[in-house]
Amino acid sequence: MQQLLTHLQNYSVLSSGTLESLTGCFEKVVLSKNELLLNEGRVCRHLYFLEKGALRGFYNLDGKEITHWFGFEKDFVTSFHSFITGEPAVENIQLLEGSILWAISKETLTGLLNSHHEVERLVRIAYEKYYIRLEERFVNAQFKTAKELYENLLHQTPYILERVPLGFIASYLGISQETLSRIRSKL
Amino acid sequence: MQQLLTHLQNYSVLSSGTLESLTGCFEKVVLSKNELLLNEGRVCRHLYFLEKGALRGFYNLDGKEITHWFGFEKDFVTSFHSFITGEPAVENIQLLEGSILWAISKETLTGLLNSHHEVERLVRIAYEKYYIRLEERFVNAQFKTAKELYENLLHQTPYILERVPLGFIASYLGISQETLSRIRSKL
DNA sequence: GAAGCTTTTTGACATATGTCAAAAATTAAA
DNA sequence: TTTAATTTTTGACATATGTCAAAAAGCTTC
Repeated sequence: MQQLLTHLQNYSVLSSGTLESLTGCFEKVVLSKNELLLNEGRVCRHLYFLEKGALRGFYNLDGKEITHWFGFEKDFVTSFHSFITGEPAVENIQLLEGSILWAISKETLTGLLNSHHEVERLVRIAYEKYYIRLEERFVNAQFKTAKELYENLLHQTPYILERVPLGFIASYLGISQETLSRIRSKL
Repeated sequence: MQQLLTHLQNYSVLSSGTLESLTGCFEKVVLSKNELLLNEGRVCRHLYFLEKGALRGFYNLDGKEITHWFGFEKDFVTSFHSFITGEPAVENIQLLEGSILWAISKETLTGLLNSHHEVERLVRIAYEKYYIRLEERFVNAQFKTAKELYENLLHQTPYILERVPLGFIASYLGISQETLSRIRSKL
């Protein structure tokens, strides 16, 4: 919990009153490896802060699982599309390791956003950061070769390679597992 | 201007006081076809609302121009990365048609965000929508074939095909112009 | 440590898409 | 209109990456 409160203050300044309000709004969630935090078809009604552990978001395409994002320590995770629109999720969220999360429901968050301008600001700034991060990933994914994508991963987020099976990483990069394996063997 | 104010109220409810404050904060900008709204290397200090016209964001990669987004009526446009971080832009923004825009500077916007919770909310909600839109485009771009991408464009945003040269659309879809041309001839 | 899973690597081959260059077609200018 | 410039299409060919199947390597667990 303390880790979450500390992390939030990286986004913007929070008064002690706001911090106090926040404290009561999150619930601890502990899950073990391979469990699903979210099933496709269900509406995702919570936003999670990942204190410890790792997870992945994936969906099914022509019978294949496509992993399109990972979450690690200090990430906010949810099925954003479902959480924001209230529509059923098209993706699943699965634990890659035993993890500790802090959950806040959409209703609780909405209440905080209404009552605390500071929370509204924090969330706005968080979205800014998540937006430009996604934009960068998008541009890379679309215009770089498989080898370049792997090298970027190796330099920018090497911990992914250490904590996630290769098959998941391949689809995260948008390439086949065999291609990824071959790229690795030639470096 | 009226169009902008009306559009803003699609995101969230605004009091008449807030609307009044907003009115004085935007400046009208009129540009003609092919002009640059932003040059790469410059810091983008404004957010623009596109009232009428069309434009594209592009950057240079190995001597080639990569168009990675388009803006049309009622879009908010800027180099988000540069605008948010204050770093020099890696992209250019060019007018595809003569256009009318409304500009707000980052300082002015920051002032509004601080003084009006309603504006903070509006921007937070705008980011939510832009975020999930980008996420959807990302997933499509990475896991669909060139033909599927073109068909999506044809169904979801046919106006792009009518208003933008094919070469720009090809790089927007992440495929070569020749491939796009061939796909078109076979439908 | 042997047996049984799961994950990763290799091999052979298919194919979608890219590249380069030239020809058509379209649009703008004179 | 005629000419020039730009945009789009076609053709021939190269190549990166995908697919399917099997072998190898790495982990569990009994």
